[in-house]
This record gives sequence, C-alpha cells and structure tokens, in this order.
Amino acid sequence: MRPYSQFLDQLRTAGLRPTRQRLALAKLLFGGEDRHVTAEILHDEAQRANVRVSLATVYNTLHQFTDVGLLREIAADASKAYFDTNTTKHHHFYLADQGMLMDIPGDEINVDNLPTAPEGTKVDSIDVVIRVSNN
Amino acid sequence: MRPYSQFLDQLRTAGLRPTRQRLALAKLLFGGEDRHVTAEILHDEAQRANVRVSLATVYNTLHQFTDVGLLREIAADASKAYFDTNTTKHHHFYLADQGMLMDIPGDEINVDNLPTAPEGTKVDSIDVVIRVSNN
DNA sequence: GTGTTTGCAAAGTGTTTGCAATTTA
DNA sequence: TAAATTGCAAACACTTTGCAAACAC
Repeated sequence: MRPYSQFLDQLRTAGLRPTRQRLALAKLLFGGEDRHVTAEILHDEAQRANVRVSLATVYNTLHQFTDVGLLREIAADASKAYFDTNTTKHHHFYLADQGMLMDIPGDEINVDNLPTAPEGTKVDSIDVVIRVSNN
Repeated sequence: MRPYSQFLDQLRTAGLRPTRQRLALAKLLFGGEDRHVTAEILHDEAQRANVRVSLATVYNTLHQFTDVGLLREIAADASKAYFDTNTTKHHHFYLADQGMLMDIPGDEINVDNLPTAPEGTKVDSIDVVIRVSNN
C-alpha cells in the first residue's frame, strides 16, 4: 500500500494541490479518529511529528480544508476557532474549563420546529453547543 | 418619576455600585428593547450619547453584568463576543454577512433528548445558533 | 516556465491587565 | 478614609497579510 495515497486522493478530489504541508496536516487530521483542533494544537502536533510548517500555513490550510468541506468550524468560544474533522450532523459539549470540545452523536439531540431563515438568507449551519464546567 | 431609578435599583440589587458609567451603560442596554451588543458597539453608542467611558470599562462592565445575570454572552462567532440583554431561554440566527444576531423566540425551537453532561460537569448553558448568509 | 503555495515578520483585531488617579459609600 | 472603580496605555492572544523564495505541475 502506497503511503499517503488516501490523502493525495482526498486533496486532489477537493481541488487542492497536494503539497508536503497539506499532506502532512491531512494525515494528522484525518489519519485516525475524528477530532477537534485549534490552529495552535495542530501546529504543535506537526512540530512534534517533525513536520516543518509555519503557523500561517496551518491557518491557511484549516480554512482551505473548511472551504472544500473537509472540516467544519465550530463557534464554541468567542476567543478561539475550533475545527472538527467530523463534518456530519452532530452537536457538541464545550468543556469551558478545559477549552475542549466533545461530540454529541447526531441522533442524541432532537432539534425541531425550526423557524424559516430571515428573508433573503439561507441556512449555512445549525450549531448546538452545550457549555459545561467542572463542579 | 426619578430618572435612572430603575437602573439604580437594578444595579444595587445585583450588588454592583451604581457608578456613573454603569448607570449610563445600563440605560443604553436596558432602557428599551432587548438587544445584542459587542463592546465596540456599546462604546460607540456611549460616545454618541456623550457618556465618557473607556473601552476597558465597557468590557469590564459587560462581564460584570454577565456575571450577575443581567446579560448573557453568545458565542456566535469565533472572533467577537456578543452580549444579549434577553437572558431568558431562546436561540439565535447569526447573520454572518452582517455580523448580527437575531432572536428566535424560545418556543420556536424544540431541543430535546439531551444527553447528560460529562462526568463531573454541570450544564451552564445551551446555545443553538443558526448561521445564515445572504443568497 | 508559470502559477501556486509557503514562511516570515509585520500588522491587525479584539480583549485583558497594571497601576495611578478618581469616585463611591 | 477605605475600598471599589475608572482610564490609560501597554501587553496579550489569536489571526491575517504582503511579499520574496520555494515548489508543483
């Protein structure tokens, strides 16, 4: 099995050039279980994996991946951007004390009786965030 | 009717000294309809109303009001903090293009089948944000 | 080769902080 | 007068940007 081939395909399909940096970040993001990252977390992880990539490129890459639908951005906290590798419909616990997100499976919350979007707008996403703190 | 008396009472009840700045901000926030503000919006508004108050004090005041339950903070966008004068249970449309929040009445969305909070934590709030953009 | 992507450092935005001066009770 | 609050400016955290060098095709 050729290493990286799944990530190569993933990037090509998305219309992004499979550069060394994008491949390495894709591997970190999509190589295992679903996860929630901030730019800083991913950058640190890349360093530790001996992947030289600048923080600016990590930011660019996270946004590019989000634009092509490989990631989903979660507004859990007004001070930091979180990205989720699970782009399917589901919601989150936000552990305020740890600054950490946890998935809630999509079928564990019912959201219904949704109002229609305001005149002239379309719905981009529906986020349910349950903020919890230590007790 | 003594001007400001309702705001004096409101602040005293909340255990906050009714300073000139807090009174003026309370009047702007709670003197009319429910509203959503950022620190910058409120600061600008205070200037226009000829209330001299520093941006730092606006930030402090917004957080103090939030701590005592007069305001509620909404994480609608990872880049800016929004505060809502309506602290009752309800949800929001976030108009991404305008950076603006709109209330959705509490009874217009059902959220049920909620999972229990993770071990050792308690639920602080449940936010439903429907992100919409112009079409 | 040509256009894209990267890294760097600088700049930008929103927010918090330290501390002296001011205000409130 | 003692304690709380304010304003200022500096510091901070996170993010974006401009541009020359490096890379992908």
